[in-house]
Amino acid sequence: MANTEQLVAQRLTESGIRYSTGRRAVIEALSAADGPRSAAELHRDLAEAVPLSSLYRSLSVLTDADVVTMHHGSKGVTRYELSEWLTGHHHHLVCLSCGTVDDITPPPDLEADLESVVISLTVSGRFSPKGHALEIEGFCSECA
Amino acid sequence: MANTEQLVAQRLTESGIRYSTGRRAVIEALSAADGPRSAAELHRDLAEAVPLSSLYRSLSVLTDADVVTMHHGSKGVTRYELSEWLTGHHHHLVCLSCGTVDDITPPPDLEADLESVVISLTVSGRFSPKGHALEIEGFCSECA
DNA sequence: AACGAGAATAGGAATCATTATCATTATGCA
DNA sequence: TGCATAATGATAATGATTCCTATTCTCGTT
Repeated sequence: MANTEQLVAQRLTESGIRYSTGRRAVIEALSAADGPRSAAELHRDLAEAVPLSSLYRSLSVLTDADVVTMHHGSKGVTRYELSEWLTGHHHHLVCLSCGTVDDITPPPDLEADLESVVISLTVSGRFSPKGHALEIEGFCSECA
Repeated sequence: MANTEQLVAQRLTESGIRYSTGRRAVIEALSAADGPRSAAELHRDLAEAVPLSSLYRSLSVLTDADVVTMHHGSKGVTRYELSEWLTGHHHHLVCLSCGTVDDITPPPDLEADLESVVISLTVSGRFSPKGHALEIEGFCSECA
């Protein structure tokens, strides 16, 4: 997706944030991933290009700019992925064994079902929903 | 729920694990809570009764025995609550502002809808689902 | 093209939650 | 009662993440 690059560049420019090479490397690594990645995993890929402290700072900046979204996974590690306005709305398959998280995008009819459940659950009015996340926990093909 | 006590005692005995006073204190604190609590929060309540290191070990033992379930929340803190076979299956309303997590139990028809969505999403067979968690993100009545 | 102000980086130190260690104490059973 | 084992608690260690500070880079201005 060369398109992602442009959208990110535009968003950062609007926010007065520079799209430096380090940050570009982070965005590229996240674009290449098929699910949320931890800082450690990203650092493994980017090792020389981006030192760990800079990686964390870049993720923080990108998260503030809403280009990247953080998720909280097992063993206290935080995982990051491109925000849904870049990737499209999706849910997660979480492996109970190895902790890997993969994205899954439901077909429109299932997504509609989910949304109607969310709405039904919050009609009472005490809580105003802004979004939802379905996490399906189980075992990935590797850990079967 | 004096009943919880007995169920927990039974489960631990079956597993050959002692239901010590420290562990009992942890279970009581979790029973009294109306949502998932972090180790730090629990320690605030139990301060003198259970030192932090013992608290963590108790939570670990109880989690292994499947009496307690851990959830991963914001800022790398883990929250613990009684497992669903003690509390009933439920989902979470997560406030984007204050971070509070409330339990919500869907009526049977909505829960059935959820389950059928999960099954439809995983029929391809690459991933074997063991459970699911729906998190509805939004703003609680306090933070409106 | 050089300048200067603010932004960004690198690397290490510091912090926070959590886990491991180990000597001591308590428990249940023969 | 006495022993084998489980549990405890104080402390040290770990690991992820954040903070700090000096240096480097970028961009707009001249």
